[in-house]
Amino acid sequence: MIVRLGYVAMSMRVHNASPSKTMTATNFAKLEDRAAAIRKLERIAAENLHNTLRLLKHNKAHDIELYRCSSKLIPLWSHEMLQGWDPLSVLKDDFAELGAYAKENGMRLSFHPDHFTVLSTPRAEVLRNSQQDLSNHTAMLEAMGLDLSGKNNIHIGGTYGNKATAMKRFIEHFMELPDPIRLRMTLENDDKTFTALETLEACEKVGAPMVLDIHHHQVNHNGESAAELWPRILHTWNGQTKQASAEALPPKIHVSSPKNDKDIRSHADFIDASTLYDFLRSIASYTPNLDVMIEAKMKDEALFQLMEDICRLSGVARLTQASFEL
DNA sequence: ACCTGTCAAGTCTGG
DNA sequence: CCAGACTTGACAGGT
Repeated sequence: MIVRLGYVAMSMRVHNASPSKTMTATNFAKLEDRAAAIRKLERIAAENLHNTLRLLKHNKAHDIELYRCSSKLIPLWSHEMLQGWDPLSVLKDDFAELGAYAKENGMRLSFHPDHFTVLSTPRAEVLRNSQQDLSNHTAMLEAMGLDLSGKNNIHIGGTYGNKATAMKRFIEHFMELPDPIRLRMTLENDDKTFTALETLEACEKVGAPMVLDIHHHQVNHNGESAAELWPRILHTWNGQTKQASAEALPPKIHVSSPKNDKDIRSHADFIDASTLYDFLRSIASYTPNLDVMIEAKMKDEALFQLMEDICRLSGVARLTQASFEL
């Protein structure tokens, strides 16, 4: 099995390279000249994109081919105050440059719209905002020129006291999404509400690949092991591959480690390599490729540390600075 | 230069 | 029914 490691949004090594600079809504509202305020938002967005490109170059230098873009690239986009604003018309060259660089270097990019995007919601307005947010994220992937392997990952959402009806709503809302949005979706198990098994069942119903988060699974399951679910999870990626693109899309998992014994849901600075290694070994024989997204506070620093730890612990064949074979 | 409270957005819990 | 917690990086305003 070939394993590639990646990280989320920002680097601990590349300084002053935030891809998530922003402006608060109150601050935007305070500015008298609306046109100038919008130009300022566009400048911030362009800076975020420029920093994302710097990060991709850093990634290339370290053989990192997996990266999740910040969901805050364009500040206040879809805020009601900014109705009618079309930031992509101004930023399309910047997005195209990013996408071209990623493609040239075999990089896999994704987004993870944050927890305000909830398709299981019973509230019409929340649903509308969620659809808008997914539409915006899809537009950014398209502006980068990425094929359908460029994904938006979300959770199932809240349960509202009744998991069954919440799931039913989720599935209805999901299937109503326009194809260009729906075909870019992946679904991830949650640490509090929908378990890996429940998320997997949703994925099978709607035909979306499942991103397994092994930390979330650890703190939210009903006795089933991640390893026993894996064959079915793997299958959700095979189905999608047939549907979406001729090129095989490796399955992706998320890893993080509990901060401490008292606070097991929070993310630690680094990754516990042996827990991950045990899981990888259990699925390696029938999983040719795997992408592992590291969700640790120390970001890329945790990636480098994990690579060291895994090599020392197991003697896997190190392929590059951010990939190995076992 | 550094510290603290606040921030567009949602949902859950506890009072 | 409402306030506060949850969680995150970064702004904004203070010292």
